[in-house]
Amino acid sequence: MGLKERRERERGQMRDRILATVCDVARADGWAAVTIRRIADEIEYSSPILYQYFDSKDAIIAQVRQDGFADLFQRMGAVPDSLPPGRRLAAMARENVNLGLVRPEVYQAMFGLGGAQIDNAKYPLRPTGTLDLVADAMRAVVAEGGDERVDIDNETTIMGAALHGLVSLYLNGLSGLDPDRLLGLAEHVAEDFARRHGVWSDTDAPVGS
Amino acid sequence: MGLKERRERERGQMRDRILATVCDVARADGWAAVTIRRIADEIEYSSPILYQYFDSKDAIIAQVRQDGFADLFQRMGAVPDSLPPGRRLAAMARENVNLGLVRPEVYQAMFGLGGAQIDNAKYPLRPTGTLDLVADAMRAVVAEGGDERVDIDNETTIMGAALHGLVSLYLNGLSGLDPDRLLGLAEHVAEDFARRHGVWSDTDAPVGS
DNA sequence: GGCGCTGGCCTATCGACGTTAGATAATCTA
DNA sequence: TAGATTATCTAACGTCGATAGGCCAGCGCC
Repeated sequence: MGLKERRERERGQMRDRILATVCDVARADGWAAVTIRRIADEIEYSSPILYQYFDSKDAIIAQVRQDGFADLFQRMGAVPDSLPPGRRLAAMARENVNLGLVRPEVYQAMFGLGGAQIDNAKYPLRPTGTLDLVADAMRAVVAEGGDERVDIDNETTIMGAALHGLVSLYLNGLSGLDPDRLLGLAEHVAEDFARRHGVWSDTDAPVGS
Repeated sequence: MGLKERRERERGQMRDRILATVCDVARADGWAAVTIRRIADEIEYSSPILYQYFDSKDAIIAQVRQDGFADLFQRMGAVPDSLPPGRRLAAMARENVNLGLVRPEVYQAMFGLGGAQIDNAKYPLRPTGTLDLVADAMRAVVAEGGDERVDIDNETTIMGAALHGLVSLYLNGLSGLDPDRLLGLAEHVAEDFARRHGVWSDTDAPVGS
């Protein structure tokens, strides 16, 4: 009997529907507009129903955050290995910032922006290895350039911080940048690293397309 | 008659007391714990009193934010001109990050972290010129080094983003850094710029006295 | 000195929030 | 078909930000 399976499948569908609705509302009207009652209205159920699928409102946001990190990991992993190391790193930087552009509400949930803060201790984040991807790409750049004295740990932290800072300030309306310049600066950050510690050729095939 | 003056002075003192209490509570228990009733309790008044001094809860947070930017401007302006350009830039970077360490709740209000988000359109931020200070310090570095092709606008944006990203990730518990390494990386970012575009001497007098 | 007014402060209250309890109806098991 | 399980609802609780209306001390004026 596939009864249990059907129940579980429907349960999963309902969870997905809730998560999608939360993102829709957050993107349209901001995280302050994401209330249990509003979400219940949107999916045409009464509000207590949500507690059959999530423990709390924070648990929902925590799930959006976790899914967001998984999404970022996937986008970064999808950057083709075939690119020259510098271009590859730049493409990863671009993906990072691009997530903030195409899914701002998810990015906000991931990094506690826009009033989407949740308790880190209560809903711990499972690591996704995104930073490892960046570190590997950086090592490839450095290997090509032959600079031995680079502290990859420090450099990934700084580059990650620079990219996140760009998006964070952009989403807060504090950077005055438009999306194109934002993406350009993201690549600039990666290219600078490549120029400093590895190899950079302006004649490499461009990233986009 | 100094009556009106006294009234205004007392009003200002009450405003300051409210702002200080808000920061105390936010630092101790997080911005989620900052409620009108809680603040009223702490200052031993009834809650509606707060609306005699601020239009709304958001107006209070907006004031904390504005004061925070003024504080940052002052801290950066206090970096002595006498330092060599590279050291000066590094000291500014350090001050930026240090604000996030010594006044995390203010930093959160400034950049919409920790659930302290406020509506930018409703409570617009008056610019404080902090970025100009950084730009000037950068120009001094570049002038010394003689590199003409540096886009100061881009570089201040990137450096500002890197520093902010470091603090943002740190305050979110996403960086795994301790305060000392955080400050070290902040200086590292500035030193990298100096090494790249200007002059850096490891024998310069260290920043921290 | 007594009267009216202003301003500071209070209690009571509103609608919306997250969340829980308890009842009802639909569905599955045996 | 009887009993158990599940899905869903309405009603409610305590807390939130914010408002309304009343009380009362201190001030200016006659």
